[in-house]
Amino acid sequence: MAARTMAETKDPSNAAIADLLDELGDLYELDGAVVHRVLAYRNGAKAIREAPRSVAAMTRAGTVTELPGIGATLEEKLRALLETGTIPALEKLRAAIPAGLLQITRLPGLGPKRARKLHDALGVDGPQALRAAIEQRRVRELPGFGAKSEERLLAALDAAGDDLAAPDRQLLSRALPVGEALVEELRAVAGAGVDRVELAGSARRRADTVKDLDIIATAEDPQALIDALAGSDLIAEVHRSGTAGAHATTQTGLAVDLRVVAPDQFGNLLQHFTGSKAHNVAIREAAVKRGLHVSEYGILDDATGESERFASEEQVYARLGLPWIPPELREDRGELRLDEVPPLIEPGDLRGDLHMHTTASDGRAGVREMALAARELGLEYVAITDHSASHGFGDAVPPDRLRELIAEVRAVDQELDGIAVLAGSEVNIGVDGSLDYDDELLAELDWIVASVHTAFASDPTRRIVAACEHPLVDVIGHPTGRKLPQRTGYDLDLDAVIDAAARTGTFLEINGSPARRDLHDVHARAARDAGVLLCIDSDAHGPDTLANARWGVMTARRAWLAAADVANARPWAELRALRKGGR
DNA sequence: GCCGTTTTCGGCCCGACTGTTTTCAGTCG
Repeated sequence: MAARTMAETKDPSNAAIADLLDELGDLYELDGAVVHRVLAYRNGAKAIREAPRSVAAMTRAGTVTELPGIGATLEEKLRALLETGTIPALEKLRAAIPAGLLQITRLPGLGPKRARKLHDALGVDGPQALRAAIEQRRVRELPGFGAKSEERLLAALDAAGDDLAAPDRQLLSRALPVGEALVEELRAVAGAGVDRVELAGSARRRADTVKDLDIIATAEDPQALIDALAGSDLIAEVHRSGTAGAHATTQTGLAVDLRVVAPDQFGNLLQHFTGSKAHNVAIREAAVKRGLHVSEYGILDDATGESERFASEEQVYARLGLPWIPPELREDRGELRLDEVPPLIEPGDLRGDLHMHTTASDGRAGVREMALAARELGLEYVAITDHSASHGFGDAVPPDRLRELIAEVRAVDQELDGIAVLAGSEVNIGVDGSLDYDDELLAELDWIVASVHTAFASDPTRRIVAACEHPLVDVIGHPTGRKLPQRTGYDLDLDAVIDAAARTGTFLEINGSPARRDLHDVHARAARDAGVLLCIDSDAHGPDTLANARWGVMTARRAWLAAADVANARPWAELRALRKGGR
């Protein structure tokens, strides 16, 4: 790091590189490449997107082929990208294949092969050209297409609007309560002999965002369950239903897939529909080597020719020689090599919350109210950490005001039993890496969160590293600055941030605000592996959002963190002694 | 294009649905 400054060398982020490889895979697919080659690009993209450390740096160091799915060919393409700023094969394919072709593959029933056929035979290069070809009745003349294809494609084009955008994903915080409420309603169906109802899919894995809700159930009377779904106030529309399940849409616009299965294969179905796809593919590939074939219906053993069904997930994993794997870990990130599952943090492990706001800045409640609400949640300590400066959200807290606030916090702390109230601040990291208050005032605080809130483009890495090196900074707040689903975060060298945090004894935050969950899972895991302690905070702006810490716990579990990896899973007396300099 | 507790070559997860076909390729999850 010292040899080069961030301003000179702007490496593409892992996410940006992964996007390019995904695009390359899409274009190769449209170009007619064999499916395994396409998959190789997508696997490579996944490995890079989930790599905790800079893939650009790994490429320069010659270690990038250590990532699973990155071989000599992809390494060469990464080298080209770093040296020339682009990948020759990508440029060539972009020139040969119209961008609109990729768009129309988002229409249901139209994949890469058929899209390519439309292009080659009719010159279709996008949605408008497709519509024109259908209206001229030219599509039905192609082999493999017919009148029905035209009809469906036209309906899909009408429904899709202008841009044929990828389907929206909802924040977990929006999807999960609806999914859990639906599950509760279905479990309560009287007289239907409902045995089990479980939420599966990405919601069960507690992913950042969710595309649809998968619900798996067993019932003696499936129709009663399906009727209950159709009759729920949470459901806006049922599209399809039969004895095996139903497809519906919630009032909040989320697709629901209910599957009703026999009790003896509930475990197989639940495992299958919990995913992730990558986890399932990896399980099946490993199983094949042992002569086993896994599907959602059972596990077929080559040796006996028998297919076994399992009522529980535990049995499914046991048959494969694996411990039951918590859903949050099912992302094909090494969980299949576990002999036993590591302990994961639980929501009840959090003893304190070290990032929250009051009316002193942009919060909606006072110090006392926040402390009481936190005590109600069972917390032992909180830090009041109002924003230091005004930058569009609420009042600034100038030094004199901060002194008043500290006095108020001390008074509330004295007054209240059962919870310790600490004086803190969420201090802005300036463009030059400096903090908003002088050290003398900072030293009066019990807890200091340092965050970037402004000038995201101005070398955030250097500023955050400088904040880590400040002797009074305890934790870096929402380190990457991402906001789901739209903002990807600052252009940050996370290797440098994690190294600085590890070197200086600075904690890194997992911000529990559901649109942040920042650090996110892959990076939180890398930070832990580097010896950094994480803080899970609510960043609450009112009593009602103190519970947001739960989303942070979900991220921590997806990061394989135990309670021991989380600073505020400790009593305050223990944590305060762990801070740098032992203030 | 990747990869090796059978392999440096020949494999690479599984099943349902659809519309088009008279046995299946493509698409989807």
